[in-house]
Amino acid sequence: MVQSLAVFTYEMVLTQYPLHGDRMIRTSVLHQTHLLVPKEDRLNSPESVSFRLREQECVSLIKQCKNMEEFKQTHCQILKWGMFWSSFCASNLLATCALADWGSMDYAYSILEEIDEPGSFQFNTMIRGHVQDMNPEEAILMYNQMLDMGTEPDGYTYPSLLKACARLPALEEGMQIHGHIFKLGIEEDVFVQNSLINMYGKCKEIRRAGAVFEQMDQKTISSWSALIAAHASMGMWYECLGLFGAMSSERCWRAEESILVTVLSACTHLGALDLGRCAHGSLLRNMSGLNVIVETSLVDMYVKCGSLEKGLCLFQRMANKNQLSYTVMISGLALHGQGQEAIRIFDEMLGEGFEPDDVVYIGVLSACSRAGLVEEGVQLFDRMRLEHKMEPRIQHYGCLVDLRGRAGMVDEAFEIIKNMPMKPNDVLWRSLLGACKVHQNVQLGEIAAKNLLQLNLDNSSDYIVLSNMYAQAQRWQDVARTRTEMVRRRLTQTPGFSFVEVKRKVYKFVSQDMLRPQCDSVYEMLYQMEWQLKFEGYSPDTSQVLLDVKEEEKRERLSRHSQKLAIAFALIHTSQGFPIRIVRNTRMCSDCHTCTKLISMIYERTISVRDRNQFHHFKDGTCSCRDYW
DNA sequence: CTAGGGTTAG
Repeated sequence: MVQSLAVFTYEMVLTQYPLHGDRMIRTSVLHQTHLLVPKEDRLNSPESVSFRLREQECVSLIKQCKNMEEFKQTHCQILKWGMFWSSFCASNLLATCALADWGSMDYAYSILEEIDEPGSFQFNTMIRGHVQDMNPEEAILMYNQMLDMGTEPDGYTYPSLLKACARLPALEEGMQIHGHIFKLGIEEDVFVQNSLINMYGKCKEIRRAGAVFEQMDQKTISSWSALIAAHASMGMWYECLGLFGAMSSERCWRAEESILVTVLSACTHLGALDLGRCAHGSLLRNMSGLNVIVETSLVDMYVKCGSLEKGLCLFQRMANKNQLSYTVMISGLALHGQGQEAIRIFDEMLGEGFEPDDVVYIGVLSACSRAGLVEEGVQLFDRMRLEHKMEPRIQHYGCLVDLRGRAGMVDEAFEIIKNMPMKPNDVLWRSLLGACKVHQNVQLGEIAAKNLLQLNLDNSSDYIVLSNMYAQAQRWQDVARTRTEMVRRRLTQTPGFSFVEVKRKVYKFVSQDMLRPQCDSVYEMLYQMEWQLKFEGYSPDTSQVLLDVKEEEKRERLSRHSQKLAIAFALIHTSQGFPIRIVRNTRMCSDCHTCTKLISMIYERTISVRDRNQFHHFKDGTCSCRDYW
């Protein structure tokens, strides 16, 4: 049968019926098949064994198609045989056309129109095809059409439909659909529930996602995956790790790559090195090989959690590196102030034939500025413009200003700001102000501060830097004026918090936090620390406290800054000589910086603190940032 | 009779 019909090709139909577009052509063929296969025969045949065999033959022909041409020929053959009236064959045609990567939704649509009574399967397939085609709106419209035609959706309809809502994202539609799911009574379907979690997660509705999750009787690995990914996308890293812990303890789930990478990312953000190491180990045990993405995120994790050596080691052993791997490594070295090494890796990257992009340049330039490599930084900046023909962005000028400013060339830094082609933003003025404070150029500092405060960002730390600069210059009236202005603007510091990892658990400390279960011992420790600090000649810098309260309360508030709480906690719960790693959400105040330097000496600990810009490695009473941050 | 959910890095 196949041989005898193979001569009837799509092309022949085309020449026979030179009409416009696929749909017209097929309709014509359809009329022909009407003539070829009498209606009675169509109705009776499904019972026969030979009909089933022919169905099977058609499906295997459809499955063999590798491209649209072959598919169209098969389509024609099926029409010619009269087998299109078998809903099994038609459905397979539709599904293949809608879902294969060479398929076409337009063509699938016309097949759908020729099916007499499309059921839920046909619509489900169309919806899924549209989602695969990155056409979420079309998918939702298809669902509407399905309802209009009175076809009842089933459990297979919703996973892809909800995926469409997640893509857009379309919360309103998603919630309506959730309603439909209840009406149909399929809210217990695991696939539907997982899709709902994902949809709510993508719509940033964590609470609703959690609610669906809570109500599930039988959770699957995908339920956890969807919920963890939802929290990760919101930057709720702490909650991510909590969920991962809950998942691991609830049942012995097989570790999965996607979840582990998300967890790894959470570790990176929280500075949870030990937990990150566990995820690394789990990946090695469960995966046959690690791909570039996983390896790059591992490097990123180690570096950003403070273990630069391990990150470098992994990086050097990577068999395949891409541009992003280099970017991660170079920015990581910048974070740790390793300018020379960053430049070396950058050269290596160019040697491997990777084109540098603007982000790599930000990395390598900031590495130069942190390490005080003025000459090299300027060279790189020119190289970016001249050799790689890239237009520097404001971030690159920021690096340049920082580069000169840190090195004490504040006037040159100011010149750069004045001459650059775009309007300076807060970052640049803040960089200049910081440089002026460190190098005690009050005059220029005032100019920078004036410009900075004009932007009305109400950033309290800007006022503090300015007021400290006045204090250094003994201009007390200006100090008072700045303070008054702060009070007038009702500025409060953004709530600071610090993470510290102890025995593979991450603890979060919020400034002034007194409600933790470990509270008593922490405050006992703080008291001891203060006592020892005094011996080393420390006196609290209460100018860091913005509130209008008595001196005594200022001291007390200062001692309860989150970083000090975290250090105290870590000192209690880790053994002598064990390094302490802290991650904070804000930059630390100068009092915390001074204290931490002293503590590193008194307690003989290395303490590394990652703030939002860089690493501070405290050791023997000094800090790697050379007191500039 | 066919089919469905989570996919990460600067």
